[in-house]
Amino acid sequence: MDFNHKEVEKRCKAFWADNETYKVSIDPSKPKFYVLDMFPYPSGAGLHVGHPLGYIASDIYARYKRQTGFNVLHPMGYDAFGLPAEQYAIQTGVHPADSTDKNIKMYRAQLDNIGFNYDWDRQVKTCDPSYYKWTQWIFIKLFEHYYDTGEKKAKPISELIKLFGEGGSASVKASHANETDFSAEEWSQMTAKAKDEILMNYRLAFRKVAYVNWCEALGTVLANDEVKDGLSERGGHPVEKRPMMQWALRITAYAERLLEGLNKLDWSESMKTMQRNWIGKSTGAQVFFQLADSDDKIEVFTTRPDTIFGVSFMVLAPEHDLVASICTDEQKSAIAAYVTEAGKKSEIERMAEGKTVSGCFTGAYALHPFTQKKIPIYISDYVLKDYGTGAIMAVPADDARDRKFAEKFDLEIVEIVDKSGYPDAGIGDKVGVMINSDFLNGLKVKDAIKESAKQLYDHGIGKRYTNYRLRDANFSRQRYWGEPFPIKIKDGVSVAESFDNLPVELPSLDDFKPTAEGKSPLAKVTDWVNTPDGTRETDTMPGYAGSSWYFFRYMDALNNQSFASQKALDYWQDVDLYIGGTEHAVGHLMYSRFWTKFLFDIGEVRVEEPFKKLINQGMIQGVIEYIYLAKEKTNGRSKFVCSKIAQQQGVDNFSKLPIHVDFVEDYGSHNSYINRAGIEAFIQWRPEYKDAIYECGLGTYDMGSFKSKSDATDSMLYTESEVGKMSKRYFNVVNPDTIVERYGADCFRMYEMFLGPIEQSKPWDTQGIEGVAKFIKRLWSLYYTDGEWRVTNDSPNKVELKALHAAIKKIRKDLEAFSFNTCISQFMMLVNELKKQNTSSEVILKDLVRLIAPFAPFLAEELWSKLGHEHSVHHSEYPEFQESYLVEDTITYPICVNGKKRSLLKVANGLAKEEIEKMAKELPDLDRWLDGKQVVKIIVVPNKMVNFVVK
RNA sequence: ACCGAUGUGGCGGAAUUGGUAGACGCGCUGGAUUCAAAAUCCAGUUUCUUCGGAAGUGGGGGUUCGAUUCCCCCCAUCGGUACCA
Repeated sequence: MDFNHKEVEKRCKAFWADNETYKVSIDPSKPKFYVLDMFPYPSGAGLHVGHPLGYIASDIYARYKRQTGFNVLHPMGYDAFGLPAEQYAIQTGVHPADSTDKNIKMYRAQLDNIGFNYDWDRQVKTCDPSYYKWTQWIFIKLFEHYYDTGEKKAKPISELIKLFGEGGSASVKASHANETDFSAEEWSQMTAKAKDEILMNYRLAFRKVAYVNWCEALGTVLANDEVKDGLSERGGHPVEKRPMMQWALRITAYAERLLEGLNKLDWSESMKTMQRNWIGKSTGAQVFFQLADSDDKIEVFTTRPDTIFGVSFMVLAPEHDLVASICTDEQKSAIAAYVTEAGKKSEIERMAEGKTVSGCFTGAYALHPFTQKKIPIYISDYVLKDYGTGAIMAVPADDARDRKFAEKFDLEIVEIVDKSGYPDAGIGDKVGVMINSDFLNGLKVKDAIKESAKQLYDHGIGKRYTNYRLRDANFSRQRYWGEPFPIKIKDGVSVAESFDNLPVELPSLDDFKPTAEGKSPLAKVTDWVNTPDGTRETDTMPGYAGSSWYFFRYMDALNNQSFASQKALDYWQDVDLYIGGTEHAVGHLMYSRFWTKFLFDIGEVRVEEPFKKLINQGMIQGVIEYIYLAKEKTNGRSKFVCSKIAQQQGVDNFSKLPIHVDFVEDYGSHNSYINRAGIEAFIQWRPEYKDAIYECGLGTYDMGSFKSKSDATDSMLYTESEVGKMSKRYFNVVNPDTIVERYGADCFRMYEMFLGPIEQSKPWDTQGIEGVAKFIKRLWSLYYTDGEWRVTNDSPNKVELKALHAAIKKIRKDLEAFSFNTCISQFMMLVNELKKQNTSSEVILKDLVRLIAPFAPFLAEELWSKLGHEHSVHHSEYPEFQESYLVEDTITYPICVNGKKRSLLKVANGLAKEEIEKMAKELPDLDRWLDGKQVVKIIVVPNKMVNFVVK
């Protein structure tokens, strides 16, 4: 009997379903282990072979952990709200719920095909009201809490109100925006609306003005990646920044804890560094600059208060609140023009244009806090509104960007640091001695930073301050397909829905276009918006709302009394292993950590960090094949040429057209080409090019016939190969279903792992799978030969035992290190050795089945049952290795001369260093390397090598 | 521009603490088997070579008896940059 993967897969799937093999429940008798995959968004394109890479790795690990005695939670679900479904709805009228459901069904079928061990009873969907009920519930909790900076935790707003009533704003230490001081009495006399506005500055979920990408022509707000060079990607219409009142989450309150929490996590250092840099803690000083002709002050944050005497101008972000009011009449039109231009640029563009400086003078002046000198105030897009205070004191002498700006606008540059003692130091380096700086003169930079901060405080000009780059999270989207906010606005006051009224369900809709004013389509559902106790918020929550806490829901996914029971939270605690891509480095992973800390503060979860260990899987890329199309037509006809011809004639004269990889011979290689059949397939696919000319070195294909230049019979039109994204737009998508159909799920799984380290990106090559397919056949042939079961109860020999136990040792070790590719190599070596030994011993073959079960679950299950077992192999024990089988009798040392291998020496294991040295000296093949040389030293590294150092 | 990662044969990759560079595969070449093909099996496969060797892990420099591994500089590619998910 040959291995028939289709039959075996069918049989195993039924067996697993009947026996609920992967169902998991709380079991205090076993240690828990929670393996989580990143939440997939079910896109209409379905899965390609790159998506399951991380899922296969986590599946293997989860199975391995189960076999080593853990109670393993391994769930899956869908991050089902999102822009693509809404965009599709606008285009086609298909309700996002319907298209999402359809996509989920397709995903599920594809996932099932690969044989994952998910407990599907725990599936969650973020767009399901029974799920988003709890997303809304958490939002209300955020809304009803503030962050106490004294106790360093979230506390109920009711306590804040009490404190305000007793001692006014001064009695409160809390994260907040907009400093407003008031007494207890003033508080008691405020209107409800005024109180609400004050409280908004403290709530962890709050409303504030934020900027959106507004596209007038499309009448809609655009996502950042829908905007290219200040124009909409669709249609190329102008886009501008527009202020809008929106919800935000005060993640900045947690900045310090998010930073500290990283130290305890088993994440890669690079991932932690990215999060640290994103949080961007810097210590320095807050300084106030009085305006020359007004009572207003400009607040700046600087890490270099020591350079205060070098300040010769100030720069505000174009969006800064003061720009409009301070700007003089003469400058109004210039400023307005500059603000408009800056509004068209994205932050990346602003920063990427580091080399070209732009800006505009406001006409206003500030007073230097120490010298009272008038200093001009500019605006420039290199200052960002949301970073720091949106304003800087410019020190052209010791800041590269400020210097460029000063040079361009011919502003004064006051040298304030003498770096002559540090010839290697550049601009901005914190070394040197202060000059031209009044009371700081003669101090070293480090001391000057301290002294200046002290003086600023003593003079009431500023104070020590810690700034974070992290910004509060914008939590509003002007979209339909997202969680509705459980908020009503009555008389200008935001009121949370009572918990009994949750979920606030999305009303049905059939026109998904936004309103003319840029509001969410929900604004059109007037009978939903207008209620007796206020108007509903019509924005919806962003994609990351549902994904910021889903890992807790899996612990008790069907609970309708709470988001998860106390019992489940006590038992499962947190995620032990999370596998996902680095693209989530600072988004999802930061928000999830923030929500978890908040839920911890209010006593809802047991842990402060959600993900103990994190592994980042790389991407599987595709091969993109291009053909060259001449930009100029030949006699009115399109002309394609061979890549070699294009290079000769200059590639600028051609445009590159991605072509379906199936048409290309030897695709992915330097010599990929399309032959006549390929050209004809291409024409069938793109009929608009049926009249085109296809020229290559061998001849020309023209209107159905090939005119050869020599005696060639077929066209060989070279294409250009590139490694890149696997995507519909490049016509290079490989569907896992196709591979599973042909080779089987076990083969597909093992090949994905065999491709390379899980953390690295690598290109997909379908051809390479043959090696794994052969391996599986060879493995199967150890159990069946010509349809005959050949496992016997013969005793294994020494070589077999050594091969097996070496493999067990290596595979266990590599699994713990998430080095799946080397596990597969080890399996291959083991099977090669067992084939050579013609092994039939059950002792060996039984362990091999259990060893490979996590990798090839179908094949293993089948063989396990054939070996006479009733219960699933996936609940069997993982094999242990015995060191005694692995002891080597002899060791072969490489003998090197000056680090180059010149000979080999086989000696008994455990031989003393001196003996090895002595034997090495006597090796005849070393003579030619040692003759006439002086041996300076002989280095013997036990079990490794011997090196002769000669002169 | 900034932050992070990666770079080793024709290709994917291996080398656990600084110790035999190229394990395990793909592909290719030759052979066996076959009417033939597929499949299978065996052998070879970094490059150059005067066949003695020499060079070689993106490029340049350094530390070391010894560097893919550690340090400095540079280049290229990929991910992220706050409304794609």
